[in-house]
Amino acid sequence: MKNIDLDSIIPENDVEKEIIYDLKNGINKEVITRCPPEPSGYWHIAHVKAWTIDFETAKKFGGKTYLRMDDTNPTKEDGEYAESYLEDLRWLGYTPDKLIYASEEYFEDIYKIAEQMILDGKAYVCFLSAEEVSKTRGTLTQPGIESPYRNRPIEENLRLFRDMRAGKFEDGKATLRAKIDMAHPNMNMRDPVMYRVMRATHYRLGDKWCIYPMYDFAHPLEDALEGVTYSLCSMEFHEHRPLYEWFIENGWKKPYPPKQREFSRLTIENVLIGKRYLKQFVNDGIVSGWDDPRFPTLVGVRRRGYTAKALKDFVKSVGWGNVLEVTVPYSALEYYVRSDLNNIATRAMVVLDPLKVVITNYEKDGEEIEIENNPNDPNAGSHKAKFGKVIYIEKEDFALNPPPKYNRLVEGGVVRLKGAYIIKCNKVIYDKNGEIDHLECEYLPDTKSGNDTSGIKCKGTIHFVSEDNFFKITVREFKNLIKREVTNPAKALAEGAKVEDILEPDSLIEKTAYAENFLKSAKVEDKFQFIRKGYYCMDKDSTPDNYVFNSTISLKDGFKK
RNA sequence: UGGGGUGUCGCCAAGUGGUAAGGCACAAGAUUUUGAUUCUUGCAUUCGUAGGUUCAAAUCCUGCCACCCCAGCCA
Repeated sequence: MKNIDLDSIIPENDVEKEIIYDLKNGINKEVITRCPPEPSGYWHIAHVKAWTIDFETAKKFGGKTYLRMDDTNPTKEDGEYAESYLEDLRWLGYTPDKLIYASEEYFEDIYKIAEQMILDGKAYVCFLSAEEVSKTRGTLTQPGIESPYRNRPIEENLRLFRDMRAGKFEDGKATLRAKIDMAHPNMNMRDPVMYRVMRATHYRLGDKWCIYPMYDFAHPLEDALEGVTYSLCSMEFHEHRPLYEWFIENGWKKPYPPKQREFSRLTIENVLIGKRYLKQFVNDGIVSGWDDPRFPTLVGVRRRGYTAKALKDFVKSVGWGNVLEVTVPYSALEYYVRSDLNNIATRAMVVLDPLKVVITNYEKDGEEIEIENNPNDPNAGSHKAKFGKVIYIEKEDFALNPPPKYNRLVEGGVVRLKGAYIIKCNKVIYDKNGEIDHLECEYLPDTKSGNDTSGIKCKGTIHFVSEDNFFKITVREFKNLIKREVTNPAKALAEGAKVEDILEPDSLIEKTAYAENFLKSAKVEDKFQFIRKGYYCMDKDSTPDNYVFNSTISLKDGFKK
């Protein structure tokens, strides 16, 4: 443990207060946390809260964080998922001090502890079926009934447990149960199952074991075995804490036992999380894969252009919490995404919906102009763009019948072209169908950006690309996958809503846009602000002939019509 | 109706006997060659509720109300 001045630490929640107390009073010597994903799906944004709490809490106290794959159920787990966690973690910028596969590292030790507990008369082999166990557990208001196998002699239990391991029982025929109290008001304490017989091929161990420990038994002992001092988990495990402590007390029996402490689970309005549903969306082809940019998975939001910093700042802003689940509006997350991108995204001019403009009084071949890469970052430099006789502006930046306080271009009016000149619109040219074909404008020569001597004031500045300085790109605009009004999609589905009832119909719109040539230097995952429009991120689908950009998030729009 | 938890602004959230921080959202204004950013201002006479103790209560006591979690050989 690094030297940390405990008095200089400002605790931000009750657990940090407790840690300071523990450290000062020798109840614990250091802070070791563990991050225990079960490799049974892809991580999503709400999981970042757990990562962040595990790693940041340890960091704050100069401690360590171990990554432990909690792979005790071979029927649900897969190496693909384990790999993806590792990559997500790297991306987030957290480096575990140890990487452990619980299955490989601890199964043998845990098995031995189980045998010792049998010897101590704390566990017994039970032949009740799952259904019978359920029936005899009692109810919330009534005590359970003790298993007929509960008081079998110790030696026989040991022999039977060894038989379980040796594969002498069929799946589901025998369990090892903790001998606690069938009348306990906490249901978790009514002789919980410690081991079950389960013949399934483990993704790391193959068929080495045919019995697997339950989470409630394995987790506390894994924590203890590797020296974890604070085992931080979400609030639904609060009820399991007495059991966690019971297994530590009866299975571990050594100093500095780990402490389980809980935080609130995070959910975000309008976002569908829940492995089951996400899996279904992938399998049904509703999204292109786990990394679809509309998906709340980490690989998805990463591809969308969200940053690790934004995610971490967001979850930190929500706090530790003390209820089961805290729900925050999506805008709370968006704030941090915009905030980070505003600082790091390179500005570029891209016209998403082009309208041709001819500068009738411009006779030169064109000229260079300069665009700041990031006005909020003096070190970001600038890049060159061009102004010329034919340019394209955004259709919505010209209005025949402008709403009040419209600052952009109107017939007979002026606007500033970002980084170039002020232009005046003289004439609207229509095509055969009566649609606007293009605009005829004049530029005001003494208004060039940086050298404006005209004294002309114009309220609006719009972006543009010139004809000899643009290339076509593909832009993917996203809407939220789930309809706006469905704030709790998982609940809606659980209550019987159909997927199509909650799905936003046009959540992906692909279009062609005109981008300044500067964007040709972009690389996959590079983040840009398309000036006045929003933040975009280059997608991995890009090819040299077709650059693809994902819309990360729009800029805030303060214009009120 | 057993046990465990929680109730402070629309949403998060500090506060633990001395007179309600902060963030998001929202609103108004200023600056701006991005209607962005930035800045400034506003936004709970009141802390689920009813009583009580006290000079003083969101904080202590009592009753009540509401919501959430637990009966997997899931984690």
